[in-house]
Amino acid sequence: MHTRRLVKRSVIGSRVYAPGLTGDAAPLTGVIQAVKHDNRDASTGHRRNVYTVLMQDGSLKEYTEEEIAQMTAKAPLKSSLKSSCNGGQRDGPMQGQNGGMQRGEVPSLSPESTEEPRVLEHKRTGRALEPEKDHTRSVSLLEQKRKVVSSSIDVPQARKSEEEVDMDKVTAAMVLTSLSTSPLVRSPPVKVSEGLNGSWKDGGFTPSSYSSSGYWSWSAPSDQSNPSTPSPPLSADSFKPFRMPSLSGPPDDNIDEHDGNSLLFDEPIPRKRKNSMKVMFKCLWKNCGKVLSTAAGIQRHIRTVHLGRNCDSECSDGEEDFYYTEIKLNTDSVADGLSSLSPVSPSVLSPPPGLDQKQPDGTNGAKSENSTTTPLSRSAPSALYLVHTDHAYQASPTHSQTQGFGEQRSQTIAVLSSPPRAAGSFSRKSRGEGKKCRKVYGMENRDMWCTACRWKKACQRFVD
DNA sequence: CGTGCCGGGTG
DNA sequence: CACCCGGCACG
Repeated sequence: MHTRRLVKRSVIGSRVYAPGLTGDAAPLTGVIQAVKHDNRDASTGHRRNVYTVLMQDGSLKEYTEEEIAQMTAKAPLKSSLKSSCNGGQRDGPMQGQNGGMQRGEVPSLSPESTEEPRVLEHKRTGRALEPEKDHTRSVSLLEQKRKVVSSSIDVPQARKSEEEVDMDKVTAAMVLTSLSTSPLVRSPPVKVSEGLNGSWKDGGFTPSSYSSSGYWSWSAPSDQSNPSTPSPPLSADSFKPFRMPSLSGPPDDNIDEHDGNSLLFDEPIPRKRKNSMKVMFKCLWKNCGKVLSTAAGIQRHIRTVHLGRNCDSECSDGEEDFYYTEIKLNTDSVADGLSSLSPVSPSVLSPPPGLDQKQPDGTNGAKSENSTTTPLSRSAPSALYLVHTDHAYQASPTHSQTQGFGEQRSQTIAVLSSPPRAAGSFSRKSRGEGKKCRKVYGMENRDMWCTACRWKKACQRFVD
């Protein structure tokens, strides 16, 4: 109803073309002056309208809705129309515009008689829509290429019988709707009708459809499993977490802005490594669910795709913020966490090995002597002490940040590895000064020595 | 040179 | 591992 009226009204004043059926005769143009309802077919529920067209040459003609539709559609593609619609008619030498038109469309002057050929025509082709399809497509492709938006504005309305239009509209709308509910996508009714008969794709991608095309290119990749269904959120969500790690950047992001690449390659990965938690930004736009790794990216996405603002962040009023949310993906806390921990914790947590080591051996009797103080008083202690201090120093920050390993790990490792070296280079342990088994027991009582001493190892009994 | 011990070798 | 030793550094 509503649409119908809209269409009707908008049709008036529209320019139509009376196809030059005769050869290459230039089409005669006219302007729809009025529309009158013809309820003859009311019984069948078929309401037809008759359009009064003021022809270029000043004459007034009446056309049926279908014809108008034809005429409107044909406009830009005279030739293709001629061949597809009129079959062999193209023989006639083109003549005055009038003539051309008379020949081809004259019958249309009388709706009754006109109907016939056309119907026949349609039947012949199988479906009335058939020929239209071609026209429409070519229209959208050729015409739109030339005059992008303008063509899509007045061409569509009266192209075919209202019923067809409505039907197709509904169909197209449904398709579009099912594919995406993005406001912009469905907003231009023009496009919908324009895109009738399956050519919606073409139409949708051309003129003002920046949004729709944008939308598709965006969402499709984010939802590889079913690019044509409107369930990106789900799939996207379930997908990302698993793909991210290996991906370096969601494919969708590549398609995204150019800087997206760098952003994705630089930012997310390091971040991910630092924290097992990855922050992503999800578009909340209905049926979109696009997920990007950067706030800027998602904002831009929303701005351009959903809000239809084709400008940089400068002209942003912050509205994008309402359409996306920050989500945290706990990508690999377990695996990564463990793997990063294992190398660290042992070394960090067990600087005492040096201390412990002594305990067992000193079990003999010297244990009491060295238990606590000895380690530090020993010749090696200096090194040990340093090492220990080092750890304490390094350890605190390391432990406090239970999450941020990655780089820290290596750092820590480096730190940890240096002490031993230092200790080693430091000294070959400036020889223990205290008494040793050998000294104490003498060579003759070697059996009384601590095992270490016997083995020519660092004495464990009289540890300094 | 006597000692303390590391680095290595062997069973 | 347990044991032994060559060999070096230190005092």
